[in-house]
Amino acid sequence: MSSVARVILGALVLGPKSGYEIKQMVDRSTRFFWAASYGQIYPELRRLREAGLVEGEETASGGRRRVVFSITPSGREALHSWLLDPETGYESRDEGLLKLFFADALEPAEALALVRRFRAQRQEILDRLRAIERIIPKPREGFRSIVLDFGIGCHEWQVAWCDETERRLTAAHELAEVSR
Amino acid sequence: MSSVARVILGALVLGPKSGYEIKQMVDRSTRFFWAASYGQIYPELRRLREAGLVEGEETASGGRRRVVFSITPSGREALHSWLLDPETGYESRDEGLLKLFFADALEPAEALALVRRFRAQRQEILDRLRAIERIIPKPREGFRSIVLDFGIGCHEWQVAWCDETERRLTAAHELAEVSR
DNA sequence: GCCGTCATGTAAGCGGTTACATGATTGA
DNA sequence: TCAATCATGTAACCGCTTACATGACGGC
Repeated sequence: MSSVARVILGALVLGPKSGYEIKQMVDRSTRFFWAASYGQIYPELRRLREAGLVEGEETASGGRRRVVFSITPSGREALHSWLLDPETGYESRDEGLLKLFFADALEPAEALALVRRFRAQRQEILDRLRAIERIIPKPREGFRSIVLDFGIGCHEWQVAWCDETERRLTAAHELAEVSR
Repeated sequence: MSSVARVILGALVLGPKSGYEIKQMVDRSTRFFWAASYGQIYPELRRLREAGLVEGEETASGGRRRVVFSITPSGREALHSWLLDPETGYESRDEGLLKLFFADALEPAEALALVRRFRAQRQEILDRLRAIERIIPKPREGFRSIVLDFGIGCHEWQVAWCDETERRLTAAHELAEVSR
């Protein structure tokens, strides 16, 4: 099962959706740890339909055609067996960390600016996650809220780490200034 | 400048290396936030050489040929301008989080197992990062140690979050058992 | 009338992985 | 002598992004 298929089946288990709606949901939620584009979603939806994992119902409202997909029992089964499969990938491509890793090649002031930009990036994501949290009705339950909680907490930790690192770097920098 | 080029130039600024050695260094360090394969490194090394960003010296020791690359002044410049460029990407593809996100489709006991596997995965990375930390001589300085510190701290936070989440889930589960 | 959103798709191209091919050297 | 490691590369393939194409509907 392809990676898009997982996202699609996962989205459909929460209720029937069109390809467009799936993309919207992904952009509002899983995008933070798993993105998907139209170029993946539509062809995969077709393949999943042919494989019998989803069903599509043409619901043209007026002249506008629209296909709403539902997950089938075998689709649920496929999702379930993926969820239980212990083999789980984890790869990150974090350009901010890569820059930080090579920051010894910079002047202290430039490196400090790098840390600040890194912080700003995490803060921005944190803000967006908090905005999502605000629109979720209480009481918050279920794993979607749990994952949101993870995202918020993890990014809070990262912002705090940046602050601490910045503090240490400025202290070291000032020390060097004085001894000059 | 391609993403592999950044890794290569960053590796070479720490000292001349062969393609093989670059790959080794990547696998031991940046792999955690930026991987690179031979299929990327060798062709890119050639392009960088043609562009004048690196220099290659044939140092055949015995019958074994070996090309050691060094970064040139224009290579340093390119690396520097990339480091200062505020445009910095950040994307993660975390299958563990994706599974957790859809875990409402599982039985409570299955979901709990999922959280435990998620924890184990983070713990494994944490162990590997700590192993790296142990072999780094003290005093630890420079941004490579700072980034390692980030990785360790971030994964510690994640493991702790898993423990807390597991605790909450078992508590809720037991409550449901009792009320049955 | 036009802009924004809803809605469905396709094609080109890129970045990256995987598998394979080759061969020398070292040490058990 | 045989396995592991050193060392350099290539070719096929795959997943994904980007850009593009099309067109209906609703509101200003």
